[in-house]
Amino acid sequence: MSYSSGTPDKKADTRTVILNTALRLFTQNGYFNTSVHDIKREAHLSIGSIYHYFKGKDEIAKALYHDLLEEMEQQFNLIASSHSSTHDRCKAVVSLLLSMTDEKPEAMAFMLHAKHREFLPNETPVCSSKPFTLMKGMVREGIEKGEIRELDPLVAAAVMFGGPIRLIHLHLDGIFAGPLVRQLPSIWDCAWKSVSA
Amino acid sequence: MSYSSGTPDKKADTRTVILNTALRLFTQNGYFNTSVHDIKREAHLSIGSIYHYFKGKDEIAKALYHDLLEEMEQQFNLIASSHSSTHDRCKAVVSLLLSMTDEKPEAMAFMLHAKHREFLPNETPVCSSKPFTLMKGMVREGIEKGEIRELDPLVAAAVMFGGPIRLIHLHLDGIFAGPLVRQLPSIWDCAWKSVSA
DNA sequence: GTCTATATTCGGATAGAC
DNA sequence: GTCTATCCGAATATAGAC
Repeated sequence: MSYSSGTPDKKADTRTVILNTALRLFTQNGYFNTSVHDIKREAHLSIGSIYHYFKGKDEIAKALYHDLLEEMEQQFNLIASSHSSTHDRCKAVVSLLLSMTDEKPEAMAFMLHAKHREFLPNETPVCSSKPFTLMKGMVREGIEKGEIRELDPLVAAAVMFGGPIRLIHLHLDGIFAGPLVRQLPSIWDCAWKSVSA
Repeated sequence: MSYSSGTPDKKADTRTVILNTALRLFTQNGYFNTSVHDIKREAHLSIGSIYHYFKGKDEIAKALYHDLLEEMEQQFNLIASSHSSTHDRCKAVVSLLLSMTDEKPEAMAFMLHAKHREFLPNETPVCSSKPFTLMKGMVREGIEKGEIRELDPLVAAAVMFGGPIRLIHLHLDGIFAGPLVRQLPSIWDCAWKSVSA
């Protein structure tokens, strides 16, 4: 858990506690069904303390959103630099998405459920965010290199990552059980078959 | 437009006006950013009139949800009865999803964005609803018949419909332009390749 | 069945002591 | 930097005339 921006978390500092609590409540009950009073209660803090760290409820959501996206972007860059073929890169991305869902389901739910437009109207939606742009870029490059069939890059990205993302949604909604990483072989097989040249 | 439950819509009755207006505002600004006063204003009605037809804001959302799901279920049943092979059925479903998005984007957005859990906590989520169950059933049958590879039915359904659904999301978020039906050939080709035996 | 006016609750945000 | 008490606006919902 690394929400602390400047200070090293010797122990869990207040800011981090607030963010973790908010993340849990936001994904559990939704942003609008979560009041600052709820966060206060669950985090064992006072209202004043929360407003000392954040200007308002939306600032908490914004901070969460940015922190999580940035963390994801770093992982994506790592993947891009440690694999050469489009096949390997995209497979690593799918693997990352599945394992992140297993390890930090709330974080994934928060980013994916894409309700952001509803309560963060001024933020760029997930689909236009850095990680997603990187995914699209990988696919485009794969088309140029001939690894992937000639398709609209967006369409190709949608079909390749759409399956895994759909499974993640099903898992987060409680429909599909079990650790998702176990499904990597079969689902990646399907995903790659759908677009490979 | 067929939201009227009992009465034939000689002209647009008040109930229908309310539902149409609410649907537009809910998808445009979100459920929680839409007040009953907003609906009142946009529908050129009075608060009292709205509360005469619905017990509260959540009842409006619930009515919308049920009406839209039922409409979709009927279409799905029609498809199931007019096609025999799994291939044709599933392709027809994808085609339907794409054309529905083109024709009634707000309706699709309302159902898909799956924020329902946030404001309709007691309703079954889309993924467990009738239409989705039917989709899953089609896939399972396809596996038994040998048209589709041996896979977990849920996984197979996720990869086959995940691509199209992802593209729909991208379209509704303004990332992917143009009529979606035009993409049917290419996206269905991909989808079927991913799971066909 | 449609309207206006009003009641009531709730939640975001602030003030200011410690 | 943490707390309590409080304010204020907004939004749901109701009452009751027409």
